[in-house]
Amino acid sequence: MGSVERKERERQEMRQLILETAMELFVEQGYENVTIRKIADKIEYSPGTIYFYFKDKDDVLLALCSVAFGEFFKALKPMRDVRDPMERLRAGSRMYLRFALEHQEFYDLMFIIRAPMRRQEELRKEADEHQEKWDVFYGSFQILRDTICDCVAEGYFPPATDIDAATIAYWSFVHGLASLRIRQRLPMIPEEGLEQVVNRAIDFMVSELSIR
Amino acid sequence: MGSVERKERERQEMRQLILETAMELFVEQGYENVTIRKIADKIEYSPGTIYFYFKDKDDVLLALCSVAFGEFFKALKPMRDVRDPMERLRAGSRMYLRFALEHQEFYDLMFIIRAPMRRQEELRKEADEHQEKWDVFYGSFQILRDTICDCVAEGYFPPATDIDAATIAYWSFVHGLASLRIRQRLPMIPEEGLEQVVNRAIDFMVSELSIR
DNA sequence: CCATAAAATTGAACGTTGTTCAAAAAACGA
DNA sequence: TCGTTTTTTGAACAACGTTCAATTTTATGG
Repeated sequence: MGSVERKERERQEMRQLILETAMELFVEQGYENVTIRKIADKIEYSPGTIYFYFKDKDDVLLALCSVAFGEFFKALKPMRDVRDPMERLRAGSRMYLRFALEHQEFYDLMFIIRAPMRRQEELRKEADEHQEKWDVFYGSFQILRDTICDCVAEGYFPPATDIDAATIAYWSFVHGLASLRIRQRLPMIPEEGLEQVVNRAIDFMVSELSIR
Repeated sequence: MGSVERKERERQEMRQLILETAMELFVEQGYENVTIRKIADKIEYSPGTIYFYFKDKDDVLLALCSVAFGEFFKALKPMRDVRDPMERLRAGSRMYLRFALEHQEFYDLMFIIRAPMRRQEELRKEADEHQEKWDVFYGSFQILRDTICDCVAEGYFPPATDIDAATIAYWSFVHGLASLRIRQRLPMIPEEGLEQVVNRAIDFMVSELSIR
């Protein structure tokens, strides 16, 4: 009988149910209010059951992180339609910032909070197979890297540019903007002028980085 | 009698004792292990006493944050000795990164964690006097802003540069680098090559930003 | 010096949290 | 149907931030 496959499928469905429920709590109540007990309550199981499907809370958060990266990738994809790579960089930055602000909880999970990476570190040690799951991570990184490549190809950056260094540099810039905004570390700019200053910061970067 | 001043002094000394103890725990055990109870244990008082001197845990963390900003400022000050503003930017970035990596817990507190800003927000509403305390924050920001100004003055950036936007742009870049490293969000770079890539990212920024 | 008022400290208690685990229940295979 | 395995339960544990009535310590004025 194929009941072993069905068992596996049911197991995955239960994992899925837990994750979806956790995600709902996440979106409507924020990271700090996502609790094993609340998840259990919402799916009408007891707290202990969660631990039959996930090793611990970090494990749940890591799984949520994968989902978030999927959304992130979808939000960034449209930037590839912009022909000019420098304009693509500008457009991509805006999309990145919009996503980060509109999905702060996802952004927290993906780039700020410790928890998911703790679990990820463990998994990297014990299972090579798990690496592929992080394609969602590398995928978004690759879009940016390709853009930087094109910038070199079209003469915006010098031919000798270190692609990886430049990619990380630009990504750091955008992530810095996003995380400083989300964590309210730009108190010198009044809230109402913030969006404009952020946009001007992007414009500064784009125009000053390219060879004039 | 001047016993009212002495009372006030003793109160400040107790606050100081709590903060110093919290800072020790912070440095040796990390943020997540700093606990009201552990602080109380270490100074041999009961947990409730902390609440006589601080409103809540966020209040303790905000006070620690001020201390951390003091250290941060001290670590950045030497950059002002570098004449050429573009080289100053490069040197400052290196100092920033070094501080962030060597004092990750401080960096968390100052720029990443939510807690201290929650409290700061409250205080901003009820007491204007409190603002000055954030000079430590603005002080470090000012060093960077001055450098950007000098970059414009010496022709590295165009005269029409929006100083605030440029300052925030560069700060975002450096903070992005620091926080991605600290929170281990650069998995595509193996640990042993990380420092070099980070340095190359700084070099890329500095050299590509300046008018050639 | 002593009684009274004020300030400081205590520690038990409350409601959380993540996590464990023996026991119970449900599903399964023969 | 019966024994085995898988799944679920919910009480229990330790730790957390926080509160607060009760207590101890300190200061004050007659």
